[in-house]
This record gives sequence, C-alpha cells and structure tokens, in this order.
Amino acid sequence: MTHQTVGQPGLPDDPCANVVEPTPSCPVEITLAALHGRWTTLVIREFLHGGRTFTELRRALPALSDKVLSDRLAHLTAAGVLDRRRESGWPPRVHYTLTPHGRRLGPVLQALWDWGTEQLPSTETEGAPPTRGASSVI
Amino acid sequence: MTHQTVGQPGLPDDPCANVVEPTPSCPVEITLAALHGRWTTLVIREFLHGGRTFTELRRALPALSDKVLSDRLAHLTAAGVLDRRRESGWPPRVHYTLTPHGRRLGPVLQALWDWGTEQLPSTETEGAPPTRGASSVI
DNA sequence: CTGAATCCCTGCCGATACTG
DNA sequence: CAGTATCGGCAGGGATTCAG
Repeated sequence: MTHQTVGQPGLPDDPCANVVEPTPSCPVEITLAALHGRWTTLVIREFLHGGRTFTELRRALPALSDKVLSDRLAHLTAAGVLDRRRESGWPPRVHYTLTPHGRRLGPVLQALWDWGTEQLPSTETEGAPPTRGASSVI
Repeated sequence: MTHQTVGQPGLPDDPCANVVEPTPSCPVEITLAALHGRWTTLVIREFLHGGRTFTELRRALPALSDKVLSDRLAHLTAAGVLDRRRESGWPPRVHYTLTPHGRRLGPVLQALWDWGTEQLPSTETEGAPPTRGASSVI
C-alpha cells in the first residue's frame, strides 16, 4: 500500500509511499497478502498459542474444511509465517510452528484488534447508536 | 478474528478470542473488512495527507476506475472511516475527510507496513536468500 | 461533477472424492 | 494422516453507460 502514516517519523519518504496503483511489492500489500483469505487470521491465532499439527487444527476449527486448511497452511508457509516439519514415525504427522517472522504478526493482529474494538465516536454526522461496541462478540 | 496476541496483556480472555469460525463481529474481522478490497489502502493513504474530493482522488490514482473509487468511498464512509460532505455551490463537489476513527487507522497501516518491510530472517530452516527485503519498492 | 446500473470475467471458497 | 484433484457457486473488480 505504500503509505506513510500521519506525521510519524520513520518512513519519511519511502518511494513506495507514492505508488499510484496496487503493487505486490508494497509492504502493506505484502502483509495483507499474508493475512489474505478467510480463516487465515483464525489459523494464525491458533499458532500464537503454540505449535499445531494438521489434526489439532482440524479439531480446533471444525468448520474449516481440509482443503482450505491445507491451502492456508501452504500459503502461510510460503509467506514465511509458518515452519513446516515432518515428524518421522507413524502415523505421518506434520508439525507447524510460527517462524520468528510469523511471531511478529502478533503486534499486527493486536493493532487490527484494537481498531476493531474501538467505539465509533459519534462525530460522523449525528449520534450513531453505540450498538457496535466491543462488548458483543460472536 | 478473535485473537489475542502472545503474552500481551490487555485482552486477556475476551470471549471473541475463542470463536471457531470467522464472524463479522470479531474486532480483527471488522478492521480487515474496513480495509477490504483492492485500492482501499491506497485511498486511505491519500486521506492521511488530508481531505480530498472525488476529482482529486481520481487524479491521484489515475488507474482507479470511477466505479471502484465510488465503491471504496461509499464503503469507507459506511465503515466510519470517512466523512462525506457535499459542498454547496457549483459545480457540485463532494469533500471527504477522515473521521477521528479513520485517522486512527494510521497506526494500523504503520503496523502492516512495518511487518511488510521486515526481512525474512534466515531462521526458518536454512538460509533463505534475503531477496525479499524492503529495499525494492515498486 | 459525482456517482449508480449493468454486464462480463476472474478467483476464492466449499464440498466431495481420491492418493502417498 | 495429510494432503491433492476436481467441480460448482458466488462475490469482487473492471469497463462502459446512464442519471441527479
């Protein structure tokens, strides 16, 4: 996405901050691409609690089909978020863990969470009913 | 998405942190929904530099079609990110600005940017070539 | 000037069935 | 056990055209 936030120092004049169309090389796009797809963030959440095997994930997320779970794991592995390790022995098991890079998604998800829990301040036009608060989850 | 990051205090046992399927009421989903869609983050970037009119945005992002720009503005307005104000006079112009809520997307985009610029550390299995660094933007 | 309506096309998601 | 192959449905995105 090629942004730079308000007055924030640190990314003063990155050339990417001026692109005029979506490009996969933009850092914001890279991150959004890593998080892209339904279920992806829920899968990552599971890993923030520790390593998991395919079956453990399937039990943790029963509504997620094998195919999509497989897709997500492959995608996250390719993105450098997960580390895939075949355990020797029988039955064959594959153990996934967050890479150090993947672990640093924690603050990113925290930022997403924080914004999502924020009340919509009634500063838009009138007084928006505060029914969209953070209290009613699921 | 119903996460809670690693050991981070602040969201200790939010009920949403345990959902087993994607739900629109999860804070992470709310934020990702606000950012959802191609061009969306680029549009937000424009607003981090100040208010804009439809035409100004069209000039800033020439490759963005009118329809999609219109869609994005409507979507961001509905999400409480933008404030839409019809300017009286002729020709009719509409001025958009970030709401306070929308302005707080700055840190979120910063977090996304930061993760995207991070080097993939060669700690995954072997030595991954650092060809995916943050240096080559657009 | 600022969109809304329409059409087509592509890519994602889910379900099912099959393999090392 | 841990995936891959295939298919269908549906929503997103782009181009074009029309309206307030």
